[in-house]
Parts: sequence; C-alpha cells; structure tokens
Amino acid sequence: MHAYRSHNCNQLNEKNEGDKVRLSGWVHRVRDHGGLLFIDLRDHYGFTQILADPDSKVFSEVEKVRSEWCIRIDGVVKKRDEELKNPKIPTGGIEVFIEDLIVLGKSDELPLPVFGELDYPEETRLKYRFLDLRRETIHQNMILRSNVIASIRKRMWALDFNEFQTPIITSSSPEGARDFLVPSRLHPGKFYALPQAPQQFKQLVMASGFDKYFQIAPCFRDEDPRADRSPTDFYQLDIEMSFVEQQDVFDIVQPVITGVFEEFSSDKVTDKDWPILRFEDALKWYGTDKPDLRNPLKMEIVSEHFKSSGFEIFERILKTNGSEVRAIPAPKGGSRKFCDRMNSFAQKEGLPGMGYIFWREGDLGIEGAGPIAKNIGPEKSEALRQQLNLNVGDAAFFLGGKPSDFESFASKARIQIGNELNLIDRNRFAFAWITDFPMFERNAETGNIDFSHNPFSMPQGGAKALAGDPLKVLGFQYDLTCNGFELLSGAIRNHDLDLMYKAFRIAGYEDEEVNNKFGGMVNAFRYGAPPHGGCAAGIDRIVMLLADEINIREVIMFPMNQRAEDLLLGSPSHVSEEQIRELGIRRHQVE
RNA sequence: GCGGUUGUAGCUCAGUUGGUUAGAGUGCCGGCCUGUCACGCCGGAGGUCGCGGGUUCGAGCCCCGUCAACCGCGCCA
Repeated sequence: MHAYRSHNCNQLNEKNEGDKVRLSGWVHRVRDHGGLLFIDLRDHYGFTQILADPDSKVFSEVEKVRSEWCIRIDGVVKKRDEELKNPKIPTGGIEVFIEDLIVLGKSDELPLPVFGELDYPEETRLKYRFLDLRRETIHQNMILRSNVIASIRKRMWALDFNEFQTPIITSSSPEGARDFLVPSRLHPGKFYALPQAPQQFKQLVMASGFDKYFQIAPCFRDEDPRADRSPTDFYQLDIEMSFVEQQDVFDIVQPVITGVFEEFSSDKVTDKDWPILRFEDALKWYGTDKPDLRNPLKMEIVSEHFKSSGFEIFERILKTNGSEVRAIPAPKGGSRKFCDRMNSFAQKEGLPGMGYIFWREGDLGIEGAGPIAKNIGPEKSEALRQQLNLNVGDAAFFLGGKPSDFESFASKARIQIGNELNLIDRNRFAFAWITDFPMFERNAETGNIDFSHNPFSMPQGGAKALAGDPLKVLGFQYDLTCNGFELLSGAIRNHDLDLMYKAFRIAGYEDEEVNNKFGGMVNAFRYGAPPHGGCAAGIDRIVMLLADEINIREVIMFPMNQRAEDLLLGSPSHVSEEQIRELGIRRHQVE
C-alpha cells in the first residue's frame, strides 16, 4: 500500500464498502462522544468521516488528536445507515472505521481557525497564510485562479498566439509608475529594474517578425495599494499582434474574455454585447472612464434650463467659461426622504450639497417639488422632466461647475443612487470598450503638457493632428471596463519613428532623450517596423470578478499587506553589510 | 504624505452616563457521554483593555500624543 494514501478524502462511496483504505489529511473537526468519536478528515479534495470506538486498538491515541493535526489513518469503509448519511458531502454515504493512526504533524493552538468561514483580521490571515489558505473559500479561489489561467492559455494557443517569456531583470523606464530597482553587482552604481509591464519587449517581439504574442506576465510597480490593486506585483495577460487595427484587437480579445467568464461563472450572465464608448462620452454620461454599466443611470447636460432660471447658484456658475449643469436621473427616487439622504451623502463627500427635484401628482397634474423646483418655477421643472424622461415618483439630482471638478463625485453619486434604488443587476457581467483617450494632458502643477496615458500609442490623425492643439489629439488607445473595474488596457502602437519623436517633443522630450531612454525600441523601429498593437488584461481582477470578491488579496496566494510587507517571510528585510558592499551601494542611515 | 474606521482573552466580539473583582461565544486543559456531522452537559486556566501621558476620588470609556491594521485620497504612462 502507498505510504500515505490509497484514496483521497473525496473519493470513497458505498461501492467501497468493506475496503481496507489508507487516508491522509488534516483533522477538520473532532466530535468526541466518549465511547464514540468522529473525525472529519480533510484534504485538498474533500472530507471523509472517520469513526472510532473502544474496539479500535488506537482509540486512546485518536482521543488525543486535535484540529489541524496532519494524520494518516488506516481503516475499513463502512456503509452508513440511511438516517446517518450526510447529504452535504460526496462521501456522506460512508465512514471509515479507524484501525491505525500515525500523526504526521501536530499543531499548536491555532491563531486562526480553519473550520468555519468567519472573517478574520487580514494581519492574522497574512501572517498565517498557510492556515488561511486551508479554508474553503480562499482555497477554491486559488483553484479557480489556476483554472482561469489554464483556460486563457488554451484559448490563446488555439488562436495561434505564441507564448514567450521576457526578462524580469530589465531596465528602468522613465515614464509611468515608480520602478523597483535592482542594484547591479557587476556594474557598481548602475541599476536594473523589474518591469512595470513587458511593454517594450513585446513591441520588440513584433519588430522581430513574430505575429501574435501573449504572456501571463508578472508586472512590478512600487506604488501604494488599493483594495482592487495589488502592491508590488500582479499578473497580466499581455497580448501583442502585428498588422492590426483597433477593431482587430477587439475581435480577438472579446471571445477570449467572454469565453473565460462564461466558463467560470455559473450563476451570472456574461454580456455578449460590448458597447464602444468614447472616453469623452463616458465622462459625460457616467463621470468616469470605468463605468459600471449594470447601473442604467446616465447623466445628461441640462445647462440650458438653468440659464436665467431664477436659481442663482447655477446661474452664477454657468457664467464661468467651461461650466455646465448636469442631471443624474433617479427613477423611483421621488421622495423627500431619499433626496435628503442623497443630499447628506454629497455633504459627507465634501460638497456643499446636491440639489434635486422630485416629481409628484399635484392639483394641476405633475409638479416638481423641492427647493430647486421652487426657484426655477413649474415650466422649467417640467422641461427638465421631459428631457430626462422622468415621471411621477421619480427624481433628478443636479451638479454644477467645471465637469472635471464634479465628475468624480458624480460617478460616486451615480453608484450610490443605483445601489439605494436597487437598480443594479448583480447577476451580470457588463462590459464596455472605452476608446479615444486623449494623448496629452496639462499637468495641473507644472502647467506642462504630459502624456496622459501610454506614450507609445498611435496618435489619431498622425503628423497633421500633432501639429495642432495637443490637448485635442486622441490616441488609438482603449480600456475594457467590467462592472466598474478596469479589466484591460491597450493601444495601437506608434511604429512610425518620426511621429514618435514628434509626440515626445510635445511632451517635452528631446529626440536624444528618447534615443537614450527607449534606445532598444527606437533602434528596432529603424529597420522596417510593422504596424502593431495589443493590450494587457489584469489576471487578478478577472479572477476577482469571477470569484465575486471585492478585495484583490482574496485571489492572490501570498499578497503583501497595505504597507507592501510580506508578513509570512518578513520582507522587506535588512541585508548584511557584505551584500551591500558587494553591490557597490551604501546603507541609508536611519536616525 | 493626507483623511476615515478599527485596536479588549489564542481567535471573533460585547462592555450602558466615568463607579465594586472587565464579560460572552469559540479554542485550550480536565471530567461525563455509543450516532455525531457547528454534537451535548459540567468544571478550570487564560487579560499590559495597542502604547505613553493627562483630567478625575475613580478611566476599557473623557482629553492629548503615538504605534499598528484596513478603507479611501494623492500615486498608479
């Protein structure tokens, strides 16, 4: 017989009755009835009930066993009587009468119980991640993650993509996030960096004549984390293709993503229709470039109704250049109680308040109610109702000012209203492409023109567009949003060297600097670079959505904490003087 | 760097207006129990109330400072 097991803990059933079996696993739960004792033995695959009574020669040893000890048992499979069966587990029809016991690993008193699905502080969970990972939900999340990645690979291979590995120790890139630096021993004073993404390498792969590349690529960024953003490192499905336009990338990606979502979400509907929203419209309608389209609410510009309306606050605002008034409709939100609650939500978010109108049945038909309605009079509030297509029992909230000042709040308010009015279909994955991102933006602090996203994107309109107002130039650049998360980001790349120099000049880079910083790529583009484009999709976020988790650390095996520390192995840590000396760097004196 | 929330037994939490010896569940230790599957019953051990200072006759509770964790902002081409 095998040293540890003849079966796993999810395999045995009535057909095994009478078999002599050997199982190994962890003691999930002990139920000691004195003369009769049960152990739920757990392994990766499932549970099997172990039975002991004084007839067993190891009974006194079994009585000493505690939760999470790792044990091996030998025993005989017994069929359970009908009324003793446990329908909750696949092995519930049988139990194993224990004849021998070996303790493979004892356990101290647990700092984190494996049994039960209580929520525990993350610090404890991360410090004892190996215990945490024994627990069912997160254990299943990890299996899901493995399966998702396998499925993605199969789908990409089926589409004739080649999977290549690019360097992990590479060069620092000046744009974008903060790099993780690696001192070079052979070149004292010089540094490698961990890649923020294999961006330049994948473009070089295209310049090397490969046609379709992908990689499940680790990416490293030294930035502060968020609930949906892992500190330090995360994984992307990195894709690049030659001789393609934007739509070609969409056509490749959509079936892969929908296929994966459909394969791994039994209880949710994956939208097949992916609307394409221009960046500008996304901000106008939703206040964000990653709108949750399960939420049907759509903002509208209603400035016209407030010019010389008698509502002074908005009248004054509208006199400022670039200002406007927008309405967030709130169907079925037409009660003073709800409107006041939203108003105090706005105040909690730091706004003076949020004006509203709600419509009710009056003596002379439908009438607008609330302070704004009083100010602007019945005709204008009726005109607003018509434009917003609202009715009795509905409401609308109004925000005025420069769009860039109120859009981020508008986005939050839209989510809040959608949640409170229960407008969001939780059983749906709603996707949208966001396109036509601006190439450049004005840095609020310095006043200079910066790249707003990826400097390697192809500007729409080519050299002619770059000769005009840079803030009006759009890029062939796109994101994919799903249920309010940015799932993917990509672009058609700028493979035209002249055009690239021009774009960089606008952002304040001399040609020489471009040559220095992006030498490898620039050089490659001198020798017949193909038009190419691609994207990168967040693996962790995909798994997070499929696992129905809102914290990305629930789908990462050994994540860092909020301060980018690994509590399990204790990184970052001090290193020896000798290591530091060898690298040609000096220890920073703290205090 | 900034803001919010939290910090009480191994673990999850309660603790009223500031008032006697700080509680519960779970886990741990001991006893009883032959059909449980969150087994049940009885008993016991277990506390720097994050840390430091202050106010007070008296502080887990109020005030100031500080540390830590999480969430958010900044940041994330």
